[in-house]
Amino acid sequence: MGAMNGIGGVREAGGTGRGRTGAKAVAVAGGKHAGGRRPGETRTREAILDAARACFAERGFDATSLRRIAEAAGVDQSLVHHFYGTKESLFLQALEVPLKMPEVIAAAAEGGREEVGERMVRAHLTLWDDLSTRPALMTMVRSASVHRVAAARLRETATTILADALSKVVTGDDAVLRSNLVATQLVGLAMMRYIAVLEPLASADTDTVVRYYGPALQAIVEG
Amino acid sequence: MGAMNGIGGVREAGGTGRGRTGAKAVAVAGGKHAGGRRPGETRTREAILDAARACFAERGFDATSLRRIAEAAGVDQSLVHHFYGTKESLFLQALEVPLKMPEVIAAAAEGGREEVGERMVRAHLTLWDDLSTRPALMTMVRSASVHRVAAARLRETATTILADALSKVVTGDDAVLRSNLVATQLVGLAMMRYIAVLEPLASADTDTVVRYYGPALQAIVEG
DNA sequence: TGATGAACTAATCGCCCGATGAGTTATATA
DNA sequence: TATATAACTCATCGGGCGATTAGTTCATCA
Repeated sequence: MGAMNGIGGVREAGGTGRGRTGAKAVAVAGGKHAGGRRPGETRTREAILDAARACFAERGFDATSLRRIAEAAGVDQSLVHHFYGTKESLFLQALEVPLKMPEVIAAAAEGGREEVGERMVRAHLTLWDDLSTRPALMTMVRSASVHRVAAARLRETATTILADALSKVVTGDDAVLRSNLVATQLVGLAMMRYIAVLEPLASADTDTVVRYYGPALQAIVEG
Repeated sequence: MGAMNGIGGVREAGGTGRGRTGAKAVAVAGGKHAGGRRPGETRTREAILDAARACFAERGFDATSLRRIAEAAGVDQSLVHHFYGTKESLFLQALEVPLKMPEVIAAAAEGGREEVGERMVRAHLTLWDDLSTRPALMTMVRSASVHRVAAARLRETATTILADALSKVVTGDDAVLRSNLVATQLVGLAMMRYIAVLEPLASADTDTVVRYYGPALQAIVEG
C-alpha cells in the first residue's frame, strides 16, 4: 500500500539532494510548494483565515469555494480542512467580529442624547472603512440573506451591541423597537453604500453622509 | 394561482393506460407523470415561474437548484429549461417587479411634502405584505448581496422608481443623495423586518412601524 | 539523534449541479 | 385524417463542490 513513489518522481526530476536549502529544487517561483512542511516560521493558519474573510466578504458564503480560499492563501485545499474542519466552521470563524466593534459603538453612544445620531453614523462608517473590521462586517451582511448563521449574527449584533449601547439614550415607549429601527438604518446604509454601491451615496464622503443621515437616526432616538 | 399542479390526483389515479410496456410504468402514487404532454389546459409555465419566485425568495439564487424548483412545480427539471432556458434567465424573469410597485410608490409620494415619510413607509410595507409582490421583492433583496443582476435591479429600483417618485418632494442641496438615503432606509427596513427577522420589529404592526419610522424618512426629505 | 507530531500536498470519492438530447404524448392546424 | 408543433419525461454528461485519506517534509524535544 505504500510505495506509490512512482508518482513522486515527478517532483524531483534531478533526484539528488533536496536539502534544506532546497529552494532551488523545490517549487517554481511563486508556485506551490511540492509537499511537506515548509521551512521557517508559519503564519499559514492566519493567512487562510484572512483569505477566507476576504472571499466570503466579496462573494458570500455559497459562491465561495474552499478551493478558491486555498488558492488565495497560496495553499492546498485540504490544508483548509486540516486547520478549520468544515466550510461551515471556517465561516463561523470568519464571522467573528473584532472586539473593536462593541467598543467603538459604545463610545459613540456615550455622551448623552444630543447629536447621538451623528455620532452613531460616524462610528458605523468608521468601522466599515477600517480594513481590519470591514471583511467580517461585509461577510455578515452579505451572507445574512442566505445563511442562517450569518443572519443570526446580524440579529445578535443589532441587539447585543447596538441595543445595549443605546439603552441609556433610547428610552420611553417601545424602546427596544426603536433600537431595532436604529439598527435598521445602519444596516440599510451598509447595504446600499458598500454592497449595492448605490451612487452618489457610495462615493459621498463621510461628513456629508453623517450630516444628512445623522438627524434621521436622531429622530428615532428621540421618538 | 390556486390549483396549479393538478398532476396528482387526476392523472395518475386515472391511470391512463399508457400503452407500451406499461407494467410498473404507472408510477408510484403521487409520483410523476411518465412522459408526454398532459391532457387538458396547461398552466405549467406559470406554475414554474411561481415556484421559482418562491424558492429564490426563500433561499436566494445560489442555494436554489433547478431541481428544487421543478419539484416545487411538480414537474421534471428539464421542463424548466424548456420554458426558461438557463437558470440565469429564469432568475431574471422571477425578478421582474410587478407593475403595481411604481404606481404604489408614486402614489405615496404625491400629496406634498407633509407627512410624506409616513406615506412612503406605509406604501413600502403594503408592497412587502402583499403576496403578489413580496416574492419578487424578497428575491431582489435577498440575492442582491450575491448576484450582480439582483444588485443592479436593486439600484435601479432605488433610483428609477424611488428617486423619480420623490423628485418633486426632495429638493434642494444633494437631492439625489438624499433620495438615496430614503431608499437606504426602506431597504434597511425590508432587510431587518423580513429577512433577518429582527424582533420585535418583525412582529410589530404596520401602524407602529409607520409611526416611528416615518419621521425618520421625513427628516431626510426635509434635509 | 531518533521519535513524535504538526504542517503540507496529491489523489480521489461521491454528490449535486446545470445543461443537453432523445423519446413520448397531447393539441393545433389544414 | 395527416402533419406539425408544443408539452412533458428520462437518461446522461461533464464539472465543481466539500470532504477524506495517504504520504512527505519539517520542527521539537527527550
